[in-house]
Amino acid sequence: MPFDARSTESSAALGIRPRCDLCPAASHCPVGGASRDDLACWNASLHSLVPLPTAGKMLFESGAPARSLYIVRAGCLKSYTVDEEGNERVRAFYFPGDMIGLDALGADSYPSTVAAVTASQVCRMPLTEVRALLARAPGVMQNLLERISRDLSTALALSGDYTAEQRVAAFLVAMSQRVGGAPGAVRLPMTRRDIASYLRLATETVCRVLTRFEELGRIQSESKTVRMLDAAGLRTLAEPVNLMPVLRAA
Amino acid sequence: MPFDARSTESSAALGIRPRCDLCPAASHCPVGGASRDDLACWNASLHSLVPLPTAGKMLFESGAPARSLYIVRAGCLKSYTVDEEGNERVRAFYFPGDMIGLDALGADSYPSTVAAVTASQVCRMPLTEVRALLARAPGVMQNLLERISRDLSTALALSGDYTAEQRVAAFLVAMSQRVGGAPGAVRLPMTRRDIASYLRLATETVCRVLTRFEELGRIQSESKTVRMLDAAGLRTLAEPVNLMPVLRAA
DNA sequence: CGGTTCCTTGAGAGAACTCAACGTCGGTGG
DNA sequence: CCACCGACGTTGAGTTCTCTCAAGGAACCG
Repeated sequence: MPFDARSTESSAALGIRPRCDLCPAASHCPVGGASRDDLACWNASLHSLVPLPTAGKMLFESGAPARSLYIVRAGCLKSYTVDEEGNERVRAFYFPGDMIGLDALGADSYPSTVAAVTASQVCRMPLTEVRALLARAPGVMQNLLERISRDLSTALALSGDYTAEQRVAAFLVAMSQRVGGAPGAVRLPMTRRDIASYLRLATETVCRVLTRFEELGRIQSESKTVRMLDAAGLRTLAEPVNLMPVLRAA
Repeated sequence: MPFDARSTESSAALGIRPRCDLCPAASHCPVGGASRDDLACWNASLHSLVPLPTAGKMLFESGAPARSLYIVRAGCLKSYTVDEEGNERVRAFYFPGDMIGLDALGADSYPSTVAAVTASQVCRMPLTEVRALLARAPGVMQNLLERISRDLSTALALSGDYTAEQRVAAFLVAMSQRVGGAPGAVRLPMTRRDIASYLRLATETVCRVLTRFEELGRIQSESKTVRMLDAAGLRTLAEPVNLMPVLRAA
């Protein structure tokens, strides 16, 4: 049963316009880097705050009419498609500041399903307003284009024929840049299965590689948290993959 | 060097403003679907016609400052990156009507090198004018976004872990939709090596798959031309890949 | 007609997958 | 509070697909 964002808007914290100047994700958010005028535009266009209180909750389903663009405010989400055999294919992970639905800008329905990996909050902006905003605020458009370009680069990076070790190393490096927790430690909120699906590997292969990394003293794995003991070595391994180009603070 | 009647036009027309209403690629070109006003905008912005008279000729190199967007008028081009070992990785093929440089819209330098696969002609439009045009003509912007979205989908499609047969079948199907020559026949202007690089396979694997397809009566291969004897079967094989979504006439 | 480059086929090797079993974790209800 | 259940994580054994290495033939061009 598709989860309708609007249906929850009436409850509790919602209905309240999100205030960008109070957002916990401001440092990553496109709004953060916007000029004063652009910021005003964004703020006026942000329609509502959508809560996804539990893991697995869907934001929208593949094929649904594309009506909104979302920005992650807190939590972690994934987009995926499901083939006829029921296999999930994870296409992307989203973290605070990331935009969801960019690939629907040129289409009229979402090409993939998006669901929460952990409890999350996202800001919603109707596509009609996005389009209007693009015409008014060139800075916003530039930001959007940069984000799409980056998504494209990431997709191309993953399409390369790299070894399992290179892929996993690249993933760890990218995640540590993206959600850096304690120095040298990464928290991976998603399951091994999701990671494997994203990297186009078998779950077992991801496990084995992590084990091997640990045996070699490159990492120290403890369920969902990974300490990177040899960050330089991992970076060297990951280098050719070039997954998720360095994100700049807009 | 195979080239058509247009070659005369090219040598004569160098430096002449291209006339979109006379373009051989009009049916695929974004300009073709544009409104009368948008068309006027495009026409005014198109800066020059660039001829790439021989295969291998470079349009621009990876890392060069991104200054222009190009539209293919005739021929076939490829974009690729070169890793530190000197291996080429083909990222895309371009045919008449395709836009080159969309992934540079959000960057300041081209992320890949683009070179002619066969003798080609491309229309050039300075990025400064593109950006100005985007603000003026919403229809053009929508068209651009659609194209970027499609590129993204294609990249994501290729990143899946499909078998060699699925990849090759998907490629044949996509190419037949894209450059449909005689009914049921596809002309593949690029080398096997380029195809393999694009599909992330070894050259030999592409050859073997084509041979197997021929043994099974699915195709009839004759150097660069492939007759598709069992288009339905190929489509079924290719289906999960979903390479290059159906292109719509704008 | 000699020299590349491209295409094709064969044989062997290796990386990742599948199948299978077992340990672990977190939630739920008795 | 603890026992149970299901999902997740880890490890092992065998298989398979694709790659690498090698060589011969075909096409193209100077």
